[in-house]
Amino acid sequence: MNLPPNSTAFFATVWEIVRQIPAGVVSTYAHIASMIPPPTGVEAVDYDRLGPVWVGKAMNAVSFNDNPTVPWQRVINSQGGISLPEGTRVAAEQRMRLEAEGVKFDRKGRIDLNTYGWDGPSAGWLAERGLLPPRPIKKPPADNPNQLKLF
DNA sequence: CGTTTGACTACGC
DNA sequence: CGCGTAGCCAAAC
Repeated sequence: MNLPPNSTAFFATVWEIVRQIPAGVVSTYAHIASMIPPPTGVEAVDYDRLGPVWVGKAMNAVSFNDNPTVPWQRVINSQGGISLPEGTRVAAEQRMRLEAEGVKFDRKGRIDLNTYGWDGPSAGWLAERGLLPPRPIKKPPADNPNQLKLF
């Protein structure tokens, strides 16, 4: 895939964010990407598509390094599933690591983001680094019958 | 040196 | 709700 301009810096930012994810919760490629401003020269509309792919690239670079300081297993796709090819050794390891942290998978191998989704670092942590508030990882609550209807 | 191949997501059926 | 596809292009083969 296309690599971001200055991919070294981009990857370093991704890793720094991923290191903030606590055990027992998960984030997604798009969620991480939404916290990083589009690199200079990249249109926002293009970044929406490319950012998540670049985050995946950053995760790929981690596993080869076997870097224990980056909890790569806590980054999954927007559907709540593991994006590594099914049946591969590394995909099984990701699921095993997450289950060891208490994350539950449903029958289809998906994680409920409304239960295990990470909300992101504090606003202060992000602001100190010039990063953006994440787009919410959790789906908006379904229409609540008890909710007060204004109309 | 041409082809294939991706740690993705939004969108249309 | 599930499945297929476009967009994108550096690397691996």
